[in-house]
Amino acid sequence: MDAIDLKILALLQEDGGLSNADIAERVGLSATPCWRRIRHLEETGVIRRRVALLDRDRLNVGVTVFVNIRTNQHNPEWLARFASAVDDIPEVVEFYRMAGDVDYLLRIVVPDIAAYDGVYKRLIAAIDLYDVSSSFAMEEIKYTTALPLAYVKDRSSTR
Amino acid sequence: MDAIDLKILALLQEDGGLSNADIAERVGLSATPCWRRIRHLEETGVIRRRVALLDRDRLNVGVTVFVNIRTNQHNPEWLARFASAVDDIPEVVEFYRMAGDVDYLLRIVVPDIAAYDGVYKRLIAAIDLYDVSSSFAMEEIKYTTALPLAYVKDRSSTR
DNA sequence: TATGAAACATGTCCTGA
DNA sequence: TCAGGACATGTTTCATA
Repeated sequence: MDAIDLKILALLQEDGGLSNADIAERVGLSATPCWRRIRHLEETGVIRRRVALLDRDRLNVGVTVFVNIRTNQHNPEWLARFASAVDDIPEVVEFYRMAGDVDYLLRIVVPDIAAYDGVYKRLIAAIDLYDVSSSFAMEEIKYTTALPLAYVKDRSSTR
Repeated sequence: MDAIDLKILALLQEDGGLSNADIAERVGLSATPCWRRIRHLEETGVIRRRVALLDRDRLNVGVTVFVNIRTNQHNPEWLARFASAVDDIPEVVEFYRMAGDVDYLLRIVVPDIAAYDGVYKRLIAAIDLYDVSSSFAMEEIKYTTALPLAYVKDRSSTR
């Protein structure tokens, strides 16, 4: 992964709609080698996938809720059931196992508080939770899917 | 926005690399009307953008940290400066103003705890914060950019 | 819905370090 | 041997009727 690959990644994580020709021009390559690099980045999994990002408000899910969960069940079977229940709830868009006093953190998107209550009930119906506390976001000030590229290790040799 | 639009959105937010021809076939349209619908969804902002999602581990930012921030400054100028400082820190990928006892919530991605300390220092150097508490994620169990489509209001008439 | 021009993707082959 | 470049072919995009 050299400087040109990084440039390609920077472009594509900002605008996945760029054509190969566009990218080639911007990174100073002709179409073929650029296309080969992109394909290589996809095949080796550096580029995980390409997606369209939709507008939360237009889809009527403008409200974000963070849910802190504590549990007294700390066995793998319970977690597997929990993970699978959460996976089936499309309103849950992020789900982390945490260090510290909170065990799990969920990010949920819904139209309003009433709808959040519906998700909450689905959640506690599916799985036994010890303590659940919800915080509402008033404003989304920044949201990006673009990762920082400053920490990438150079792998020019292992290509 | 009718059922076919929803189907198009569902496909594109899962796989933004699908060609128009692919989508047309899957939603049961011929190429031209399908293409017009996609363009309309882009022009009206329902599709905000297309991006490539990269692999956190491959880019050496496998560690996620949530940062809860409390402040004693509640004026718009301070928030504007805070927002702009955060915008300049690429490690901060999400940033919300919260209701409740925490004022702001950040999600940060870094390679390790040492790197997080660097980001933390940049943050407090840029802006005056009252109370900062960090929680580390041990495991990302679910992360999706796909929004739930179940709450979309039908706008067939207003097309 | 159909047609068609232009742009694009993507394979093969060739060149030079 | 490896990365870039030229070219050829099938596909896709997108305007028009």
